[in-house]
Amino acid sequence: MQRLKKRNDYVKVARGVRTPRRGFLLQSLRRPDGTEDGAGADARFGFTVTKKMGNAVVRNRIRRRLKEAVRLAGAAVADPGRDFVLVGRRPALDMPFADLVADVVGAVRVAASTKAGPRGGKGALKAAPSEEETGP
RNA sequence: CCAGUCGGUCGGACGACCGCGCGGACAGGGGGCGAAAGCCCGUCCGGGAGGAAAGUCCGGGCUCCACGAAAACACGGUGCCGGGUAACGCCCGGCGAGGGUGACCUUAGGGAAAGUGCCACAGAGAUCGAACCGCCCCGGCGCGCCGGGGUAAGGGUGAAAAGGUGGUGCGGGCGUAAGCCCUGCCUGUUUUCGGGCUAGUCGUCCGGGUUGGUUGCAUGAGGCGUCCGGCAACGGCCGUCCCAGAUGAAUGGUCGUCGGGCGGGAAACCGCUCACAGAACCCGGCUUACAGACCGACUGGCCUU
Repeated sequence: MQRLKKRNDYVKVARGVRTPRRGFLLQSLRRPDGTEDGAGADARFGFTVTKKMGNAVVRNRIRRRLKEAVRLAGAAVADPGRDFVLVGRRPALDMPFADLVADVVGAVRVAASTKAGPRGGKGALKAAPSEEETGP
């Protein structure tokens, strides 16, 4: 899993598709083709947990659970050409982990299928019904 | 046995699977790149949050920046005596003052015959020279009051109530510096702001702007143990150990068993729940937050022998 590390990347992704779920808000944006950022062919993920969520211990735990859910399930189903940012919300602290994983998988797929880029002619355009691409 | 005081320690344990970042090893031997040095992946091993990592309130060091030297003044801090320490506003031991039956606890304690101030409410009275009620004495009368003098035992108000010195005369003085003040002592600055180095890019005659990378960086006033000195804080000798180093930021995620607490139950057991809180240059303190557990010394009370 590649991480987003530049503030600039986060600002860009914040303008993308927004998919709310119980434990987080997913923001996602297709990277422009042919740029230097597109060198790595993997989807990239970033995590944001604001101070409103709690103290440092609470924020660490929310971020680490989201990160683990992405590592276990989300990264495999994500469109390689997109960047994702998960904004943590309070239920991510103690909701069942299986539910959190399911939400991550669902949100990542929805984000890839809705509002496809105007020139993004990849096969992910309408990949919602089929799910056989989850090979680890 | 109950209640309490002081000091100290710990602050969930074990296991399974899947991960993250750091350090080391990989000789002839794995995969990729490269002409090579080497780099990346991989395999194995080691270690990977706290007692407060917190607040950023003091004291220092590293680094960086600035800076001729000395003195004086200003601002700020600090203040009984002695000791400890690299140093401190910290710690220890005394004295004084206050509190507790006691073990013990608290402590803001330099200087008031330099100057200046000392509020509001209540109260008779609050730094001035003070008598409201009460009590005592004297005088008056229309016999219960009025006037004068004395008295600080009592009442009442308030956060706080002093009025004393053997007597007399004369002269002077006493409270408060958790008010200003006076006086002794201390005092370059920065430490996440930015700087150095380097690369890309934009622009100019020069100065520059912008976006990245990199650097400080982990052996220290260090931990643990025996012994010795000291009432103690602490110091000394010897032995032994190496104990996090990230930079959108690793130190984890999930599950199981046990353990603690609460509730239900006669019990087996069932349900819920597990404190405060996350390193960011590093040390020494202080302060604040904190479920619970354990150890030691001591005090008061009760019961039994």
